[in-house]
Order: sequence, then structure tokens, then C-alpha cells
Amino acid sequence: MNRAVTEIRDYSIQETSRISGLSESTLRYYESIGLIDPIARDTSSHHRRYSERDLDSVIATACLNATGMSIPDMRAYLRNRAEGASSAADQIELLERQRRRLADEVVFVRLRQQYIDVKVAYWRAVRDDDAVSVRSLTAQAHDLAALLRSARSASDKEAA
Amino acid sequence: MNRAVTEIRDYSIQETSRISGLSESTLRYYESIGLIDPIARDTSSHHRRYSERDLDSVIATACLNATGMSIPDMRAYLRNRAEGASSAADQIELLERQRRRLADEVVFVRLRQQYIDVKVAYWRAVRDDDAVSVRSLTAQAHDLAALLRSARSASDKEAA
DNA sequence: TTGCTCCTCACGTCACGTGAGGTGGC
DNA sequence: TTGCTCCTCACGTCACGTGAGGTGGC
Repeated sequence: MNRAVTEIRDYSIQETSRISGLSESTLRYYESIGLIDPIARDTSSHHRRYSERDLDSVIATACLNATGMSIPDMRAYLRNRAEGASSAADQIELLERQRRRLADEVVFVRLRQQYIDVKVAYWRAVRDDDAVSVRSLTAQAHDLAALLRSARSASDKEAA
Repeated sequence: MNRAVTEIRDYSIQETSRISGLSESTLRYYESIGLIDPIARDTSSHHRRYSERDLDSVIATACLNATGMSIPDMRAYLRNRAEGASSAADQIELLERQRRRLADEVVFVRLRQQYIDVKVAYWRAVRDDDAVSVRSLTAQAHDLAALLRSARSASDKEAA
């Protein structure tokens, strides 16, 4: 181990924030809801002092945050992680579920873009007094709106 | 005009919700914040009665809602709309701004997906005890995390 | 009387962000 | 004494959703 070479010290909340990319308020929030373990305090100032071990778990949490994962899912992931390497398969599964969620989100946003495209075309047709296009674009918008509604309720179901 | 043929009547909040795709609670909410004009009430029951004109504006609002537009932007769009067809160019501009926002969102979600891909590959390498891959994937994850942070602050700036 | 739709508050949701007001050590 | 970092509440944000408790007309 090169622990003897590496400096062993603890970190302020500001340093921890810079290293992890999580804001100080997020760090306090995650601790308050028990997503990360209680951080030891300086005896006199009562300021948080993050150990190297704390930093590891904060960084892991920041990773999950970066994937856009919900807090309940992050909790499950971190619990698995604490149980050791045996659950590496679980980690992968949770990550891939999150990936599917993101894929759904992309599809949904693409639908919204298509909807906007139709709306823009519609307004151009209105401007150009093109009654035929106006009619067909109105129908297209109607169909897309129905798709959007079902896509939204589908992603709601997924979240639940 | 075929107004003489079309049945002229008003609509309950339930009917308006079904037609527009907005929930009843959203309809009440939009009215309470002045996004849509105050709806006339039945004199005795005090229930909302949506006129055909109301329905037009509700449907227009539902369209914007379907694009994922923020309420302040919807407000601007609807104000323009009320000022007549002369501002069709403004409508198109607002819609295209929204489209760019959505494009940014897709980029952001794609980054998150990439990040997950790297994490999954990382866990597989850990499982397979592939130290070389672990090291290179750790570095990749680090770089992507930095990209994600800047992408997030960029989209924050955009929103402001 | 029973059902139905509708009503108005008020509070809940999600993941934090933002002050206000105060403290410890240089 | 001044600055600095840090602290703890409590309330704000965004766009609604969800009850609770009540009303009017068939």
C-alpha cells in the first residue's frame, strides 16, 4: 500500500464540494436524509470534517447524481455497494435500468421536438395563407399530441 | 361560416380536460395564476363553464404544455397570440428557442448515458479483475463527470 | 336520501437553493 | 475588530397532485 506516501488528512465541506462536484447544500442535504453517513465534526467549531473514507462514498454518490438517478435508487445502489463486491451484478443492473429510463426520456424529448416542428410549419403555413397545409398540419399536431400524452403516462408508470 | 350548423354550447371542466388533455387540477391551476383567463361560472352551482372561445385558448395552452415550455414562456406566447396574427414570427421564434432548449436537453441526457456506459464497463472490469481497464475507465469517468458539470451549469444559464 | 360532479383551501411532492442570523479561530 | 468559513433552521422553487370537507341538481 502507498498509504504511507499518500497524505492522510480530512477535508472541509468546501474542499469536499470542489472534489465531488456536489454543492455544499447538497452535501448537507444528502447527509440529513441519511443518503450518506453522518460526518464527524470538529470538536470545538462543530464544522464537518470529511475523512478519506467519507470522500470515497461522497464521490460514489456524486457519480450516481451525475446519471440523474432518483434518491431512492441511489440509496439502493449505495446499500449494495456497502455489502461488497459480490453485488457488482446488482450495480450493473441498476445502472442499466437508469440507462433505459434515460433512453425513454430521449424518445420523449424527441417527440416534443417533432411536435414543435409541426407547430412551426403550421405557423408558416398560416402566414403564407396555405389552407391545405394548415389542415394537414393541424391533423399531424393532433396525432403527435396524443402520442405525447401516452408517452408521458408511460414514463410516469415507469417512475412508479 | 358554418357556426349555424355547429352546435354552440359550453363545456364542463371534465369535458375540457378530456378534450385538451390537461388535468382538471392543471386547468384550475392555470386559471389561478392567470395563464388562462377567468372562466365564467354557472350562476347557481358556481361550476366553471368553458365557452368555445375558452376552449380555443385552453387547447393552445395545452399545445405549449406538450412542448415542455415553462410557464413564463407560455405566458409570453399567449400574450403574443392575443395580439393577433402580426406576431406569427414571434410565435415561431419562441417555438424555435424551445426547440434549442430541448436539443440541449438531449445532449445532456446523452452525456449521462455515456457516463453510465463507462460505469457499467468499469464494474465489468472490476468483476473480471482487469486492472488496466479499470484505470482507463476511471479516467474516462472522471472526464465525463467534468463535462456533465459544465453541461449542467450551461443549461442553468440558458434557463435564466 | 343517494350519487355524481364540481367547488375551495391547504398541504404534499422532488431535490435541492437561498437567505437570515449566529459562531469559532485566525 | 475584521474576515472568513462554517453552522442551523425555515422558507422558497417549479408545476402541479392529492386529499379533506363541503355544495348543487338530478
